[in-house]
Amino acid sequence: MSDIAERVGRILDDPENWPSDPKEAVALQRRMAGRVRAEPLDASAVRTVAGLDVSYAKDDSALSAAAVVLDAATLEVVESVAIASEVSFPYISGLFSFRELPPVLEALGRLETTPDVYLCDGFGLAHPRRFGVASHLGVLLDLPVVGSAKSVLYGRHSEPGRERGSWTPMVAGRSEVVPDSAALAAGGAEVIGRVLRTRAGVKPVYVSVGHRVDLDGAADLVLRLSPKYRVPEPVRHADRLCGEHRKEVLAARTASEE
DNA sequence: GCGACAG
DNA sequence: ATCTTGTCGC
Repeated sequence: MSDIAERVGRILDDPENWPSDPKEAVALQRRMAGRVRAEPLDASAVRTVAGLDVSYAKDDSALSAAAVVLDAATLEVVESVAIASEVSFPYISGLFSFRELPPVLEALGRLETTPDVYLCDGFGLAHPRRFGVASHLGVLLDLPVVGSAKSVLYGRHSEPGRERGSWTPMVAGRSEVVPDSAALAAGGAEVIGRVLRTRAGVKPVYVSVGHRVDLDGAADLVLRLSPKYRVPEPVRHADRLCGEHRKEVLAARTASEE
């Protein structure tokens, strides 16, 4: 059993980690948010990156989760796992991680290798209580995690330039007012993430610190991992894999029922 | 009260 | 997120 499998097992088995009531979940977020650390990540030490995602059934409670490990230099798939499970928490915006992390951790536990960095399809600090799924996973594992989301949950920002690599900051607060560059320079605003254009002329992605990386490092990594498509490669692979896996599980179940 | 709301 | 066919553009 790999090192990460043991840690994942302890996390999943501790009922303190998995409240069933949204009220308790919010309280847990408030307690754990203080443990998030934004710090430089040694990019030269990053050999492998894991992309994580979950695919849900429309009516059913069935779901599949995937973890795909890529070589950070070549972007080739090193290892991938997919597991089937069931929904254990409702989808509530802001409490997304309580729904998504149990199956994600199950998948991580089946990995032979221990990735150096993890990429979540969602936010880290760019969250109303600064504790999105990427921060939640990072604190539970105490490993580097980056958040890369496809739409905004919280915060305000202006639009980045249309060329690949251009970006604007995401600032805490409700999303009507565009952040003021003078206020940013004066350090008066809390920067919680970055709107990053990974493909020219295509809707940007929203990057934030999960845990044990800083925002520059997180954005550099996401851009490196998105040489061709909008969504970073590890997450693209995980998205495709868990979608296929869920359909295979459904097909197998349907076949055995007749 | 109103609007917003990751996947 | 999921359910879905064709269609516009490089």
